[in-house]
Amino acid sequence: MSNRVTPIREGESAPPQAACSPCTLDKLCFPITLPAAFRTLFPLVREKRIQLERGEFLFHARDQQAGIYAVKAGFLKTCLPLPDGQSKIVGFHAVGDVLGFDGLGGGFHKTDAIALNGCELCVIPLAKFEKLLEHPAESVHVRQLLAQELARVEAHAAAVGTLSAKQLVATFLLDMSGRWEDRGYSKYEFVLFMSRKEIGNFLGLTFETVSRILSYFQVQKWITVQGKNVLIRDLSALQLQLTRAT
Amino acid sequence: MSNRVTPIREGESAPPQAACSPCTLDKLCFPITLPAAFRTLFPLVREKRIQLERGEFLFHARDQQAGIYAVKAGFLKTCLPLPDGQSKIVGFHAVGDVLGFDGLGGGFHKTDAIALNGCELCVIPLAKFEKLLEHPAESVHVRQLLAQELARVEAHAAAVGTLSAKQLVATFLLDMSGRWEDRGYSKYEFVLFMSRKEIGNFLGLTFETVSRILSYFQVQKWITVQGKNVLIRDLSALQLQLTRAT
DNA sequence: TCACTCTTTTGATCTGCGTCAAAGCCGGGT
DNA sequence: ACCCGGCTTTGACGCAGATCAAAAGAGTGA
Repeated sequence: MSNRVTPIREGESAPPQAACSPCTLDKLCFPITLPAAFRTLFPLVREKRIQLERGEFLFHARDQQAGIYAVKAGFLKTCLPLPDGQSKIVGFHAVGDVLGFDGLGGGFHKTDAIALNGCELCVIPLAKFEKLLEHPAESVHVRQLLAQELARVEAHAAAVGTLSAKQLVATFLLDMSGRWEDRGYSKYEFVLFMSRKEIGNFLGLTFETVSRILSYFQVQKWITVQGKNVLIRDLSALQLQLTRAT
Repeated sequence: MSNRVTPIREGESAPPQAACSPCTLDKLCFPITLPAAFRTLFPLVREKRIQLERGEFLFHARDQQAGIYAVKAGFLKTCLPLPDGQSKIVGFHAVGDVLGFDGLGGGFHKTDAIALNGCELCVIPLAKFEKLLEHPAESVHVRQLLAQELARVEAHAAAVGTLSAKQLVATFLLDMSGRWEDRGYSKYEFVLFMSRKEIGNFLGLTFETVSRILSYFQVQKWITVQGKNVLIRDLSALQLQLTRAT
């Protein structure tokens, strides 16, 4: 599934007059308080759309960075290749997330980005991105996104190195819940687009352990799981897991 | 040791005519190819020095961010507070490293920064830092530093969630070795400024395990350890550990 | 619709590392 | 110089989670 070559099919270029403003992701992609004068640049920015099917690569590790990508629909994972040939999932990305920053230090990507289902992405070609950054508000915004991503990964590294398996899975569910809530969906009911194996890879656990713990949470009546569908029945019980010991 | 309050003693302000150029850290702190026109700003930037003793805080988590710091001498750790009251080391920082970026997303620090021995740091107050960023070359450089830090933390998260204890300790030693080599010191002989407990905290292991594995490496004649002094006797044996299974 | 494959669940067993314990070491303060 | 508290080493033991195994879903293509 994940060693397929990338036949990127580009969607039709967005007509220049179609600004990002009508897009519901506007506030996620760019600072809200952008001066009106600068908005004229917007139509030039979102140049192309990319569509990906499940398993296709948005970019490969060691690829020359071609641009910055905003997820318009779908769900992706980014994977860091390891010295032993394995590969480790370092992040999942949903609607409104921005991908490709891992190329900014050095010009080439350090991770693979792979679609977990049908995806549509806005592309900001690197040259346009750099032009954007000439505006201080954009520059600050991008620095903030980078710093927030850094904080997210630090928190994840801390969790993986400290928490028990049950705590990790609880953290994972709460994180997913929060992400969907941020996007205006229910924080109690959502779909896991990744497999148990991918959850395990991300958390540093085996897929058997992930499966067992999801079953355990279900027996405790804290959640209901049916395949990739999750219903959270007792959010605070999950949160309590993080404070208490195993 | 680590709950002392910070009595920051500021060194004398650098005289304005003293630019950063004579400083050997110049190339680490700022891009080498900075236009001459911009160099006039330099004397304004490095405004103060801070000196810290072992155990003192450079900044606390949740502190308002006051500036960006460059390590001129000494060794620090950054620690992320965890929900259960514990705290997790997310990085070690040596001469030439830049600290404080964790405040850029949101304006307040997410980590504690604590000196592991006597430290001297250059301070770039936040206002000056933002002035610096108006220059595109600086802005690009800071983005690169952020992206590189992001890559470092992602690699660490991947390692902590994947590797065995022996592989983690080997990785840690190789990482330290590489850092000292980058700074012009021997990659074979160096001092660990942190305790076994701190190494364990950083790697997600107990200090007993760290101690046992260092002893094991010594029995294999791959290293010699005497307290905090390390001599690497077989670098490639350590590197081999990372490829092979445990 | 049926085969085929991949994913998921659940059980049984094994083991690396954590936990508990005790003794030696080192550094810093008086 | 001495004492004291924290750091380090090493041993014995137990457990959380990995590994091995097998069978039951779930998704896909012909």
